[in-house]
Amino acid sequence: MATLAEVARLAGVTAATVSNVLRGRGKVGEETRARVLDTIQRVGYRPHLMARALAEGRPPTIALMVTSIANPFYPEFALAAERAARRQGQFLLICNTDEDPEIGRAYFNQISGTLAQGMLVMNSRLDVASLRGEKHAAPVVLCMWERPDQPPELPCVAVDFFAAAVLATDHLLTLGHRRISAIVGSEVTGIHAARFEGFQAAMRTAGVPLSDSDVMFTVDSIQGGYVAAQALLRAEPRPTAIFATNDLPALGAISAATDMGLSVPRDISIIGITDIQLARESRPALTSVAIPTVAAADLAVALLSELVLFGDAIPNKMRVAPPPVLMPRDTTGPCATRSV
Amino acid sequence: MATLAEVARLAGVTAATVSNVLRGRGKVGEETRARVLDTIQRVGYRPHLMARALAEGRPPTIALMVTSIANPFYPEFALAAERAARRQGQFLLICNTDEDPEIGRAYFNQISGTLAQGMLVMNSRLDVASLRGEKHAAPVVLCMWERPDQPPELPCVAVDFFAAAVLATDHLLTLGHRRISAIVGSEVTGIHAARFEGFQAAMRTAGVPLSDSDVMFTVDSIQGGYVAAQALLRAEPRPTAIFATNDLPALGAISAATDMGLSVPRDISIIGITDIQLARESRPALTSVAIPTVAAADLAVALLSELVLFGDAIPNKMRVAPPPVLMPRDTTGPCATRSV
DNA sequence: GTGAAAGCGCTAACAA
DNA sequence: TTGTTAGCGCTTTCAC
Repeated sequence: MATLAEVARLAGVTAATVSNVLRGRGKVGEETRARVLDTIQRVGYRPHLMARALAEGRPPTIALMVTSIANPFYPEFALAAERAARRQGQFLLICNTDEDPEIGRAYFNQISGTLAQGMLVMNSRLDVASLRGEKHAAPVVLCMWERPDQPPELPCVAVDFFAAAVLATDHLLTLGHRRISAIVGSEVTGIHAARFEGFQAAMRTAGVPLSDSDVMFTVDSIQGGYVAAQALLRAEPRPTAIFATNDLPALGAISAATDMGLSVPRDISIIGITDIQLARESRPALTSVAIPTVAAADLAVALLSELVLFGDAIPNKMRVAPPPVLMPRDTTGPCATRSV
Repeated sequence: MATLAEVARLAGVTAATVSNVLRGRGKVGEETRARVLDTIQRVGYRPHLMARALAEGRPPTIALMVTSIANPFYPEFALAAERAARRQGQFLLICNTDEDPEIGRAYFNQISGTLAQGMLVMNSRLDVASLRGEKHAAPVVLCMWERPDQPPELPCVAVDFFAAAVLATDHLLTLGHRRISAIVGSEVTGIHAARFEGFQAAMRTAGVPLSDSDVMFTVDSIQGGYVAAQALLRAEPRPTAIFATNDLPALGAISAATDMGLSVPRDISIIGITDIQLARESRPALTSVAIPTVAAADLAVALLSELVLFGDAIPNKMRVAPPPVLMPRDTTGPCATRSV
């Protein structure tokens, strides 16, 4: 592969000049520039990104750390992050921690600052806990922080999941539902805590009582939602609506209801949060509260860049993504039993 | 951040020695090694991967080029590829081409050989066409090549999709189905051609006639399958089974059938190919032919490494992944009308 | 405008 | 066993 030096030699100039031409820095004579450009074309020169990174003291890469890129929501975020990175001439490294904090740390130690100029970390309690207090070689941005009102110690992009849950719950309440059960896709104090609190708050505000048996904590998956919904739907009297803290459990709840011979939304309304692609595409299309995934990714990449350029000195280390938006679809409808 | 030189100075040795300690090369005195190790610990030294890459002439990264990481199958492959890469101390770069060949080329030109030591390219006609005949700076491996019997001009990992389709079709035939329609998730000569041929071959072998109206070509998505199935199911007499070249259209077909008041699998059996996570998790669980995703990813990463190390000289540039496996689940059952 | 020179942090012969 | 010496390919002052 042709190098800068070669191009310089062939063009009868010095490496510095070629470099200047390449990046439009410094003054270069029109004729010289043309000759250099021509030579570059001719030999098919391409700058060596690693060498450039070494010289510039900063790699053209940012890393995205997730538990598993195969988890349904992450690819959508990753896609948006990659596009945002690409727009700035950066490349995206994917780091799957496989739920193993050791792997997360290893990734961090290896690439932070040496292969990636910064790290985007998906908001998982594990990661946050292990990152907090660490002295970092390169900036970190927590993505999808769930509480804009409670900034973490690390830079972050916050999405108001509390508001999302309120939006979802109010939608159900507006439709006349009063017996509303909830499926929470994490343990009590887990990552969906803000959403659960939003649900509780909305119910409280509406003056609708809520008992412990109306809530199931489970894993954030279709299966988890399926099982939880089965339990919830066996209650007497049966709930007329189910609020799920995420789309996957909501999707599972639909299956559970259908399998029990219930019609969605006639017998039971179901709503989720996030609005993943699958929510839109599956039948019946899931009513959900859309999280601004793309905007959050953009903000995250931008914030990371700022941190890289200006260091920890920047004033506001939390960016708040646009508010969630209700996406009414086919799984929610007016409460039937109400008119009874 | 501490550098090798600093560590060397503090440990009272030279950089070469520290380097040797770090990589277990050369002979280093026990005492010296201990002192160096200690210093490394003390100052929290971490090797600079970019610098190392420059010196070694090869970056510790491989790139995965896909049209969009958010396409349901890719994340599963990407996860497997990342794990395989990680096992060899490599990092995975994600490149979304967004279906745009220009972006694909740009990625290629920029990072091939300079930021990534090799490229994994998902088998899309576009990419293959544009890569063929190019002089490459770094090795390329085509992933998920669909015809083990027709090796491409580039190194590749092949998965026998023809066999997968035969497996799926035979499953339907064995269940007694004769009126079988097909949903092909690509244009006629597209990426699913081998699967469609497998379907045709199996039908022919079984002596079951097939007319043009029994086949719909559509896009590889739930929606695509939904629409195609609607058309197919309106035929008289109605098919008793649908073969889809991919899981997503198969999932869409289930919804279409259900929406038309048909019961799956009582009224209509549906089978897909790939066995994506969603196929297992959605209800009813989709019968599918599992593609060896993990094995293919492992083979791809291994082949790429070989190409990087030994160049184009290696004898066999095609690796064939293990055969597909039928995964009978809840969407296929015996043909009811047969006993009529 | 263009060139010379000094690195960026690390590896890899080859000496000692 | 350890040190010396060259780079890897590029950027970036600072002279000319």
